[in-house]
Amino acid sequence: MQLDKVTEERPTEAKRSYDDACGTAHALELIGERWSLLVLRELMLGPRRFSELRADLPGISANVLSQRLDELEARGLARKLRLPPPASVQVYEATAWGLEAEPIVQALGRWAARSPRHDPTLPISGVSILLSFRTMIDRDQARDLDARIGFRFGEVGYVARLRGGSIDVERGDPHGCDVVFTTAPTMLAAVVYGGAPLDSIGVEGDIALAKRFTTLFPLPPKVA
Amino acid sequence: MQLDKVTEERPTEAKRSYDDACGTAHALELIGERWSLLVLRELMLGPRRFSELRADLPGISANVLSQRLDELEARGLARKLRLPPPASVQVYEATAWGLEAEPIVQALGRWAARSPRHDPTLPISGVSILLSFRTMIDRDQARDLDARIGFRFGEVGYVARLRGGSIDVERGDPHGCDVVFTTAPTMLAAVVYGGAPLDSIGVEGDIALAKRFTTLFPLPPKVA
DNA sequence: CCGTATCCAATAAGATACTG
DNA sequence: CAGTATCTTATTGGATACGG
Repeated sequence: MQLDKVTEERPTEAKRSYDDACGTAHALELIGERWSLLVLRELMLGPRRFSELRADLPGISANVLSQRLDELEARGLARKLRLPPPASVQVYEATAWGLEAEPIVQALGRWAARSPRHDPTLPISGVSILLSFRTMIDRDQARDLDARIGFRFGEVGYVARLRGGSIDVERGDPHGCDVVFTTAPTMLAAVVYGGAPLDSIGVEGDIALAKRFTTLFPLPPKVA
Repeated sequence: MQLDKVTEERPTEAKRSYDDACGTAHALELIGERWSLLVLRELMLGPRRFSELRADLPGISANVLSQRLDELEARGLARKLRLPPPASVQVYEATAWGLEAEPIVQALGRWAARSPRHDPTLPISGVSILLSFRTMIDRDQARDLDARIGFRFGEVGYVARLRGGSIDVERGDPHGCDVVFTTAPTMLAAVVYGGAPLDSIGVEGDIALAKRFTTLFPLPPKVA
């Protein structure tokens, strides 16, 4: 009698709900699935292609990434778009509301930085480390700096504008910045957060500024 | 040849890792499983018993709650303790670091409040609504208030101290507060966030203050 | 090459019954 | 009450095959 395995199509998105009016619970229904928030994080500094996302989210499988992107789109946090010719490639872009999730990413990152079992030697994506700079910057120490810091992570470049104690980042050609770091993101993390020597990565431009920049991101004390 | 289904015991907690140095990813390894953060949320205003947690997390099953509590404990976010006699009951309490996750809960809640598909009529726990007050208070409108607001949610009481535009909450007997609300949390939410009339819930004390209190928590505009 | 779709094995979550 | 034990269902991940 257990025949007719009815395939039980959920009409729309009934899903597993927390059945809780609490905003936190609702947020978890929007971005609480495994990988969701990390996919959204990767969109925080501009549109990305499927293969870039896959490369920067080590361990995600193609079908899960595909599903997460569909969900983000259905929930209004991202959209799929095709760049105009001659590029004509498909990219995924965060919506304005999706970008507003950055404080969530920051709160999580700031909190977890105190974890005794955090392993900072694992690989890190370019977007992650740049967002971590926005999170961890010591505003008092940075307040009097006004500079443009460039990053070349393989093919992609970013320009960070440091001013008034905070940092804005966008994708772009770092040519002409006051300092340009050329490195894999994980090496840059080793320098900024792990105390590795500055000359283990590529630096052009104002070396004194580069040195100062790498000291602007103090880690909080560990819990245990 | 695929015999020997070795039962592959993971020695300790190898688990599914994101393999990512990003603090956000690590945070998700600590509190990213389903229910984890909501369990921690329920501990934010003081120790709770297993059955209270189960009652305030509608839909969680005993085995999952049990597992989540064990994980929170193993990760240093909560601890299990036995109250001294004559109570002698077992309760779960957040650690100091666990309590530091409140900004995460707030960032999620504030962000999700803009969601077009948020349903504020669902049930809500006492802890949730009190935390939402801490999140959503309009500091400018509240700055000149100094008052003690009491809440009776069934058996349990809370006292909120409103001062300097922010709110502190602790468990305790609301007797003697300037206002005391006696209601189910979900009804209180209907009044504060849903515009239901104040007289749909129990109010004792300074009624004008009560009215003013219920207007201190404006919701942000919806996204769509 | 850029994704999608499908299949399968491994885990996690949910429901329910049961024990000290 | 405070969980365990057991069973069922759902989700995830990995491999691979397919369509544009």
